[in-house]
Amino acid sequence: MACARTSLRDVARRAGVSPSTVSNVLNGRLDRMRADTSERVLRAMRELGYTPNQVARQLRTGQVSTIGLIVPSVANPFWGLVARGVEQVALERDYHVLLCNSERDPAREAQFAEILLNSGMRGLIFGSSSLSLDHLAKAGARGLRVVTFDRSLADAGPFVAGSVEIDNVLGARLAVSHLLGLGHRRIGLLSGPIRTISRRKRLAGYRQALADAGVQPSADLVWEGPGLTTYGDAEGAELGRIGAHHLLSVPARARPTALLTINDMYAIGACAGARDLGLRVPQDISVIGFDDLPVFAEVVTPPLTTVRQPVREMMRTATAQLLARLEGETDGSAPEHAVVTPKLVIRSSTSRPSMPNDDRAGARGADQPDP
Amino acid sequence: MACARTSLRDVARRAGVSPSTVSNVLNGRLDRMRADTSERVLRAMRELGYTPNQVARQLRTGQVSTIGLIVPSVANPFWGLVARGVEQVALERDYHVLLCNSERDPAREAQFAEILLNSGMRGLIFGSSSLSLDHLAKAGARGLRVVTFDRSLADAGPFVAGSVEIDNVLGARLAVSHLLGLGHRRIGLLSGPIRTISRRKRLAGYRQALADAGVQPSADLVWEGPGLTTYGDAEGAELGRIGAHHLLSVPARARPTALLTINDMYAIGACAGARDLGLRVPQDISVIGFDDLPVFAEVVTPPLTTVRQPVREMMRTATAQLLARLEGETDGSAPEHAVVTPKLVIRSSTSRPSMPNDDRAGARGADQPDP
DNA sequence: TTGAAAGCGCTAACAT
DNA sequence: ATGTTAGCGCTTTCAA
Repeated sequence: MACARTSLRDVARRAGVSPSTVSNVLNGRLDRMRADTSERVLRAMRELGYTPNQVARQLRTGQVSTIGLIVPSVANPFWGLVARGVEQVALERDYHVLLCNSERDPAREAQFAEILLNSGMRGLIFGSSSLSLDHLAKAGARGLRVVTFDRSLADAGPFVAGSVEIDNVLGARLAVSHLLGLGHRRIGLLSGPIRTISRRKRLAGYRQALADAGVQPSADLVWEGPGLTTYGDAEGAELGRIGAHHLLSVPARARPTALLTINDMYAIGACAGARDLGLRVPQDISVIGFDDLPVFAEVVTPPLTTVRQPVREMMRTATAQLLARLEGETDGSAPEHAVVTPKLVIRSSTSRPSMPNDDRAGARGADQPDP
Repeated sequence: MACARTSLRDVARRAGVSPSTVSNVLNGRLDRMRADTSERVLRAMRELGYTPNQVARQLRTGQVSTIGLIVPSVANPFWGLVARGVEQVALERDYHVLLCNSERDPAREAQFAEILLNSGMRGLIFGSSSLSLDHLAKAGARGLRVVTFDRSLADAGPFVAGSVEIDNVLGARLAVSHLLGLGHRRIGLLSGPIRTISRRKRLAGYRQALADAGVQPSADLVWEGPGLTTYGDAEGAELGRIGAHHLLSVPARARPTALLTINDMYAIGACAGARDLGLRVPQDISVIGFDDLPVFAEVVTPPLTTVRQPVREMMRTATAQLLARLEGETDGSAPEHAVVTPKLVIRSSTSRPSMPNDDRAGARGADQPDP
């Protein structure tokens, strides 16, 4: 139970030098002393099992080597992956990551930002793509630097140090084009609350692709789930299931033959929902996800056709941007904005519709009988 | 870009009082002053937008209200859930959580422990159930308190403040008994490296259940996957798939009719592996998981029969134990050891074997033709 | 090449 | 009821 930490002074005493010399050793300024001096100090440190007190160092220097990461929901493996990506880069550069799970609550996000600041941290990676960044502005004014995710720099405050975004519009277009190419015409969109920038963009991409193909959009084919309860995004799959029930429990003639879901969790849920109704994926209904959750998307039944987000690379970039700013490497320069291009990964949850459902698609074959 | 933090002295000056008075206000010792004094101080704080510097406070008090959480792999949603459980309780009590992703590397775990200590933290929740705790002993000797997971108190050092464990032996027995009850006799076990206490216990439970039923164990039916590569536990599903290939690519007579997997990720992978071989779950092969990952286990095809771990409750308990110890509420008392009872959740990935495969099971019906 | 001294922002005896 | 003072462990001028 002993807690008597050995301090820098103890080391100094033992090595017969002054505290400042020990400090110099600690900070690698070995050129300022004779070799045998630093050796003596090093030995004293070893003998005493000395490790510097970071808190004291932080107080003195005002620098903390921890960054914050706010994610909307740790329960969604996507954000677990994000956390890992961030942590990896951070660790390489001797930073640590304080994980903040906001459950998409702006009040909590603002509070986290204050806490980070008060704990000496200077940087934050903000995983939510909440419509506005206003709730972080106060912390921003106090010096917090933030790198955003899935958000353009257009509305960025001066505190935004960078941004990483996937082209969500393109991603959705890719997905819908694929479905159109297979012959689908009644294509649904299944989502939770469309209250984030990324979701809005995916919706926009969905609409654009439809419009470009001259397909009449129908509000009945878009299902926007309700806000979250206590379980956050893990409910994605549950909402997907519920949404599928809504969208698919209609007469076959009006039923969509394909569904684009807002992410893979929803896609998995949607597949379950379709099965609940006796519909087979992809024979009776095609489902396409978004994210390409490693392993899951591949291993689920059927393996998911989905739009890949290269999470690792994205978070690598985001973290690098933040650390660069914190260490002044990019001082004064405009914030970077990295846009990555999504890629469609075709697996087995999509196929041609069993019955062409559009006047213009009469020529296509019907592989499967209508159930 | 301004960063001139207002300090306690500024507030004191503005309120026309001494720093100690401000400190007293900050720490709720309002009884030590007249009401109007505290009011003046409070107003000054508000006007200045003052927020206390936690780093300074930490240096002075030696108390940091952050705890560490070491998990083997953030990429497995199970650990995301754990993180959330811990964070929830921590937040309620004004603590924060520093997430440390060890990828099961003991060196990294030891390093994390040192870092926590050097950053003033005093407590750690240790999610790995690595065979030994030795690598944490040094940090323990320096005052770090740790609450362990899936580990009895038997080998616990004096630094262990508590422990939460699910009865893993029972969990595996429950699973195997269920399979035996359905008429299975060739029951396989599918796992990654059995190098953790929890996995060893599940293996033991599997063996016990078999032995109790008088079923001859066979080493050929236990598949222990290789160590991890870069992707950590997310590979669970991949390993599960590979393992299923190994265990099931044998003549039908020797093939297991049921598989217990070490966790749900493996189960999902095993289902995929079975399908790769043209085997249907559960008609041709029953699969049973462990964890009952919320949503996933339910939404996957087929919905997983699995052993439930009540993660939320377990982490709630673990966190409470740790905070109690850190705040001296339980000083001197023996560490608590909470053992929770697993529960079998029967869904659709298990059924009676299509062909009884044991002399003693001749009476059972064969629902399905042999493929 | 090394040391002395001041101080980061806060807290807690100990005065008054 | 309030103020004075002396640090927590470190870094950093500045001086020797």
